[in-house]
Amino acid sequence: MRKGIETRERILEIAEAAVLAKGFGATSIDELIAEAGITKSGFFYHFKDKNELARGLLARYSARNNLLLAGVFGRANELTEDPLQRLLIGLNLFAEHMAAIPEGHPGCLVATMSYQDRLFNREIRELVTETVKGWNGFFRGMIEDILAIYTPREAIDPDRLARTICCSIDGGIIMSKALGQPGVLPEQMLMARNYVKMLFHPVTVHAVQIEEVEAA
Amino acid sequence: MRKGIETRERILEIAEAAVLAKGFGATSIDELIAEAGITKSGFFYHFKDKNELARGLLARYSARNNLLLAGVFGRANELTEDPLQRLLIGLNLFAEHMAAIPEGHPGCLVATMSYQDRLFNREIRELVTETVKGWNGFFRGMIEDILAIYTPREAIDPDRLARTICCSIDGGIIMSKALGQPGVLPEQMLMARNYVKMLFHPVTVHAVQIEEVEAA
DNA sequence: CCGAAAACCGTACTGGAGGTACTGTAAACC
DNA sequence: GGTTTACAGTACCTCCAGTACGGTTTTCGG
Repeated sequence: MRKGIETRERILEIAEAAVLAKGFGATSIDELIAEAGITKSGFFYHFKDKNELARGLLARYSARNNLLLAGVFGRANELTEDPLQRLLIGLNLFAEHMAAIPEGHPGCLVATMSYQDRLFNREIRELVTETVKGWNGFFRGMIEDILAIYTPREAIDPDRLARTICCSIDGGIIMSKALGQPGVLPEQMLMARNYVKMLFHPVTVHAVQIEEVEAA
Repeated sequence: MRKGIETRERILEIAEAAVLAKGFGATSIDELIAEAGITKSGFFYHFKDKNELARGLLARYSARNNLLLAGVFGRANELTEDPLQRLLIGLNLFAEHMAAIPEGHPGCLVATMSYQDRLFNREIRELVTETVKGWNGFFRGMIEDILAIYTPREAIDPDRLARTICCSIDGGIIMSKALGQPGVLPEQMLMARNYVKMLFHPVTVHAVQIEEVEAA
């Protein structure tokens, strides 16, 4: 029945915002059901315990994130055949997407769950690890495509560079939150982009020129 | 009286580990006093409420961190007069220091508190912001010293680059935690180092050669 | 050594939260 | 129209944050 998954989705939506603002342990079920307009019975109908809620949150977040990644870099793939340009354009689009969020990025669920790993069972923790590995693998794949054609200024490990991109995002989110400046996240994503660019562009080319090439 | 601050320090030590493992909201006072071997009265003698505990944790963490920064980059300053080399050597020492922690970095208190900011009052949140600003300012100062002598490949904002270094650290900590690989943090710190190096070294120089120059 | 402050201990309470357990029931679907 | 879905209602238990307040030991300054 459709009403069921609708309520479930509403709970997850409310829970995600609460978890990102206060942490998982400090998020009470009572608070969630109050905002969702249901009773405790309703909550436990959808999630047998809090760990199941965490699993649902993570699955939802991961799916949404993968969709965003696929959208952004899929779009980049439409615009160019060059694997290097694909990554550079994708990171630009990604950064623009983050800059467009009015209140700034609400936070990375994987990051906050990594900082509260003792609250979860092994299954959830492994899910967190697999999620991050998935992101790294996504970027690593693109970097390997680049390395098949381009020779970098210095020898690089694609895994390492993929992690650098992920670090700039999660680190950027934290800095944005800590400083209260939403602009830091897109800014740092562009720094990671610039890192990639410097590694593969033998000659220094200004960003304006790059943009013209990308637009072509 | 000395015994007082000793107990207080023990509480903070235990609380820090707990907060970094489970989050602030999920850390119970009962658990802290059990491990510290005191009663609830003793706890509330030192901290009138949980917010005061947070303040103590943050102050302690910040002071310890500043000491580490001063030590590492002070040492780098002894080894060279060149501001660029100072930053590069300092980041190397910093990364080595992080790699030397057996279980890996336990976590950044500022990061976890940023992800639970609704649990704290405005004073604590401003303290978090000021702490991060302090780190950024520390790195920005060194970058400005470099810019006074060196011309980078591309125009850079020292503030932005300083944030990149901070992002690589906090992002690296998260990746290390999420992946269960302590080595990711020092690895990513060296990636940030390499970023700085590429920005200021017009000619590509291999890391081995750089190390020889630094050792001289 | 003594008085006073510091550094706790003991106990008792309130309110809220996680979670369990069951019964009941309106609505949807087949 | 019967079964399943999707909840509501009620009651209960345990654990935790926080308050209150009186009592006790330890430490240090004089």
